[in-house]
Amino acid sequence: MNLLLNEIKQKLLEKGLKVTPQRLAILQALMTHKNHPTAEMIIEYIRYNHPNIATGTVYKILEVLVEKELIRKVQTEKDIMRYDAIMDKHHHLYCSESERIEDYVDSELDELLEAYFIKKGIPDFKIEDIRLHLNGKFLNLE
Amino acid sequence: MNLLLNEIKQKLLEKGLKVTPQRLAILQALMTHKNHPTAEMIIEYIRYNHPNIATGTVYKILEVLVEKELIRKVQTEKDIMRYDAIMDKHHHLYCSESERIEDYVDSELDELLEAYFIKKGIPDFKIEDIRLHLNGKFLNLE
DNA sequence: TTATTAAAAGAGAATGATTCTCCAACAAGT
DNA sequence: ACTTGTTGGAGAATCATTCTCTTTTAATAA
Repeated sequence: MNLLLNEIKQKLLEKGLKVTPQRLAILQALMTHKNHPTAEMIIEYIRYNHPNIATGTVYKILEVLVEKELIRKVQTEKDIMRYDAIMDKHHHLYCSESERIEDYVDSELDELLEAYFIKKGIPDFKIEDIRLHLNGKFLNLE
Repeated sequence: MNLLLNEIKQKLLEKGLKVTPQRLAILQALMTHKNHPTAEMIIEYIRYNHPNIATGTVYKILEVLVEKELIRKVQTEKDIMRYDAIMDKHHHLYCSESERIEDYVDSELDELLEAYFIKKGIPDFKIEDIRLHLNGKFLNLE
């Protein structure tokens, strides 16, 4: 049993979820592929080892994982949902020419923003979380 | 003919779009209601004066308006799209307990961010636009 | 003002991601 | 191993959105 799977098991148990092969596979797929995949992409990947997993099951599991805060939905302008297993604070780089979305981690920026809003504040709004959407072009090939 | 409608006509003509009652109604609805409505909400509102407008027409017009940059899609975690007619640079406040989304304009913040990224830069990424998603709770009633 | 024509709207079917239902299988504690 | 509530499978159902095809209309020119 590899280390990642044990880690995932642990996460599931901590949230009071039963450990099942399907859940392990989906979380493992999401933690391995950091490209913010769609449900479709996850299904395709998982079917290599789990040929019989039902699409409805995948959607249901993704929903549960989002609810339990083990993964996140990624906001896009498309009606196809994408998912993210990185739960540490980070922002996203959105390609304006493709569907590519990359993580952007910058604790200096986070501190800057936090300080800014502590000083400035927003009337009648209590900030819980700040996420930047940086739209632009990637200069390297994926 | 009221001022807003003339203004909207102008916008359409500038983009090379024919001026139709349906397009006027949709843009007028979006410019009047700044709540980032769904297509469904726009249809419901418009039908008061345009009982016969087809839903397909509304979707088609919204698509054209997005393409011509007269309106924007608002990113959410739902698979129901929402639209925004405010094209000036602004950010969004997302309510963590409801579907409410409010605009947040802050040119001081924009300058701060611009300066930060000019200084810092992101490897292999050319920023075109920076949008903040501020998640939290509204302390007033809508 | 009317004629012309490409663009746009209408109606309703089609699509496709996601959700739901209902039953069988299974994980986890006894 | 046994029991039970939870979870997965299969496929139908849903519903926002898109597509197709036809009719209407806005904008231009005669």
